[in-house]
Amino acid sequence: MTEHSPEAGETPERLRSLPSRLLALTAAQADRLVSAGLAAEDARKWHYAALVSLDESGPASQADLSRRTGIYRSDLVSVINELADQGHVERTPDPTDRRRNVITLTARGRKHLERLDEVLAEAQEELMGPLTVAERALLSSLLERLLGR
Amino acid sequence: MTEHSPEAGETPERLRSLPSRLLALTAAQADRLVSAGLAAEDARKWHYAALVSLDESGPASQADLSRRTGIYRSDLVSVINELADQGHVERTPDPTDRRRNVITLTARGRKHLERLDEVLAEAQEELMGPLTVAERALLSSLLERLLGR
DNA sequence: CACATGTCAGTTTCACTGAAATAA
DNA sequence: CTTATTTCAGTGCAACTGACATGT
Repeated sequence: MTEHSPEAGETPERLRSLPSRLLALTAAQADRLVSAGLAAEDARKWHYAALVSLDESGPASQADLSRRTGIYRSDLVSVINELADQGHVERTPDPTDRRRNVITLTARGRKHLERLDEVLAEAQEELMGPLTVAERALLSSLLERLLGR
Repeated sequence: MTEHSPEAGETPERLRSLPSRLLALTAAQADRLVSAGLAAEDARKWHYAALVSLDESGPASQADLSRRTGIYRSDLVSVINELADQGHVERTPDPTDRRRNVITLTARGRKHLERLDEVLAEAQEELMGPLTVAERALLSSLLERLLGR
């Protein structure tokens, strides 16, 4: 959902208080913040996810990365293409299984990721700004419980 | 964001705890619940929004409805088409301004809306199930504050 | 004249599918 | 022969844009 006019007249009461709608609106706001931050660094969510996964779990095949990040194997191709073009990862054939590519984070990529971590932190800060630190933790735990964890 | 495998391997730590991501995931879950409920009644979010607006603020032109609900006025056309086909609203020319249609909720539409209200309530219940009543209120107020209200 | 309304046709974005080529 | 991996081409949907006819 997107709600084209930021302050659109008078939203009906029944919609205003709907939890599912509040979630949609806050998620949209979060997404704008994050996407804008990443875009300023020439990146998008999936690029960040792939880099993080490589950083945390080490080199991986594309299929592995797909499973770890939730990016479709088909869409991963272009994400890796772009990351490789930017010199952030290297795509080399796997000698032990010639179907596979091994995707490796480069030094440049690690540096880039550090920058993206900052950008992400700033976005979270901007998003959660209105809340105290305790409230932020509370919000996160409530959301996690909705997700059943 | 959609995250194709519900339990996809091991999501990187840095992603797991990201508030923006928690919001995206919970919002997606909320959306699935709501959309499924509405679909069972042959409706979608915009249909509900339009009906609610008509119920709360009375008959309106399409442009009015667009402003009230946030539906693009171009997309509203098909929403009203469908609601009219289903007999839930009536589209009549406005005698005082011949550019306009006046959209009116029918008795049938009001009945339908009551059913949708139930469906929505059930979806919210399912969504918020893991939380106590107090926690639900807390969550809503935290989200509202993120939205700056 | 500028502006509002309803409508339609079209683009864009993104999640998602299908299938082919290669290899295990 | 079945299955996994990479890749590409393409679908489906929802948000969004542009433009036009009509009317104020």
